[in-house]
Amino acid sequence: MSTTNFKHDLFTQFSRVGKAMSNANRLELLEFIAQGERSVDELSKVSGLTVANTSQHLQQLRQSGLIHYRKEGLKVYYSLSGDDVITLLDALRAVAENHIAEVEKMVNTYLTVKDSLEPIPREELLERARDGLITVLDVRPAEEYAAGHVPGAINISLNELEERLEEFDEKQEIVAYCRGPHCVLAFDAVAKLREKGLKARRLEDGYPEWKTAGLPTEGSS
Amino acid sequence: MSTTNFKHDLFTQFSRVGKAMSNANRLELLEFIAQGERSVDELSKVSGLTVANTSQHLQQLRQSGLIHYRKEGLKVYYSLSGDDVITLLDALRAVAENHIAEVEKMVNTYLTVKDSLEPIPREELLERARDGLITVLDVRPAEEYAAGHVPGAINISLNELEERLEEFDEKQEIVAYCRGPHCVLAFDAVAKLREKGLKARRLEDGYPEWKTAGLPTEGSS
DNA sequence: CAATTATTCAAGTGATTAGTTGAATACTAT
DNA sequence: ATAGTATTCAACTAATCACTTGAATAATTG
Repeated sequence: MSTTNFKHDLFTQFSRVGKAMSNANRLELLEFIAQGERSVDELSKVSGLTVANTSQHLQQLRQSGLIHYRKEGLKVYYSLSGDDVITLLDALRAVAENHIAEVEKMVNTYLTVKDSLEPIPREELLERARDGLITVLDVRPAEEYAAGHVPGAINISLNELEERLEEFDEKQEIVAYCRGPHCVLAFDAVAKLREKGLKARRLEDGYPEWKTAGLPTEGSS
Repeated sequence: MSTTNFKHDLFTQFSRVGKAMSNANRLELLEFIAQGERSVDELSKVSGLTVANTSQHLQQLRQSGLIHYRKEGLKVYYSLSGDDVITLLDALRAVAENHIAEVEKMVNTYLTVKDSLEPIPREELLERARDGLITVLDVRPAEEYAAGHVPGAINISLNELEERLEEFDEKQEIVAYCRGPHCVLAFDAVAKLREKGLKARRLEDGYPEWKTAGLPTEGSS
């Protein structure tokens, strides 16, 4: 039993986690699961993968320790196995953003001028929401909102936004958030609101990070 | 240009980083590079891979943004592209340790009774070293020590340890560290020192984490 | 300018991976 | 029981991966 073998075996175990994150579809599934517990067919629908394929990816994620599952009646529900997984995903994102030139380019070009959508940090949001200075907007689908959200946030999905503009107080700044730091829903919402002459900004990251930071939440989760 | 395509492209970029970490040999190379700049043939020797194979892995790591390279004369030197990579590696380790049962089992069985080797946190080490209460022992190879180490640490590699026991003050506790939280050198050193009746403990993690935490270092790096 | 050294490139092999399709299992409701 | 639903399993294909081998680039030295 050489020391080198032990080391290599340990790295082999670590590499299982890396392998789980080596596929775009699995990362997308992870982002959905990070919002809260999800069943296989929910995940299949939202990711656009076949059910069988989704199931297989989920099993890989499970074997690498990233997610847990719970069976209830007919359905199987998957959830993150811990907050350290969110930390890991954010670290992955950070490295990609800082060191892969293409990512920065993509984020900048697609999300129009990044600076004009300057995000607001979590703590600042909490403080100013407490003072009643801002309206917090959750642009995720209703089910994700129901499973848990930032206290006091109102839920309007992106396609409803246009019709429900009169619900906003024109004098108040709106802060939008969705699934994660790169979730386009929040970017699109901010762009749309600004188009209509409202003051809007984006939360620096998404609901999973908010929850992981230990900040208060509201909802059934 | 649909929003979904953007999202998928972004995840595809993130998955490149995951893929880079999906192989045990690449993770091992990363741990070596985390100690400081290394040339291809140093890495080849220390990892036991052929030079061509090592070179190919290094290029994958480079393309995924994890490492940088610098050419100087005949040699090409690789180094981590930032401290966020160490954060990422530690997050990966943490997830594997917390959620893959086999990892915990391996660590516990190989490294004998884990509790009896209770590690000392970084801040505590710094404080007590300042007060002159402990001897800090760096068990990494001399070259790694030379590239940077914890202030005041003495460098004795594992195979020299036996012969140089008289250098230690029997009344002082010894704190050993090496490359990372799971680097076996520090475990082995502690075991050996205790065998000889000396008081020895292990630093909670390794040199890269120490450096990343912004704590003072000594040496040419 | 030839010989040496460090690294990379290119081509090939066997193993693994993502995805499809269709059948098998497991639970629920009638 | 029977039919229906949610999930997983099994078999297959095309693509990708790790690794080897041998040749091709560069930079350095005599």
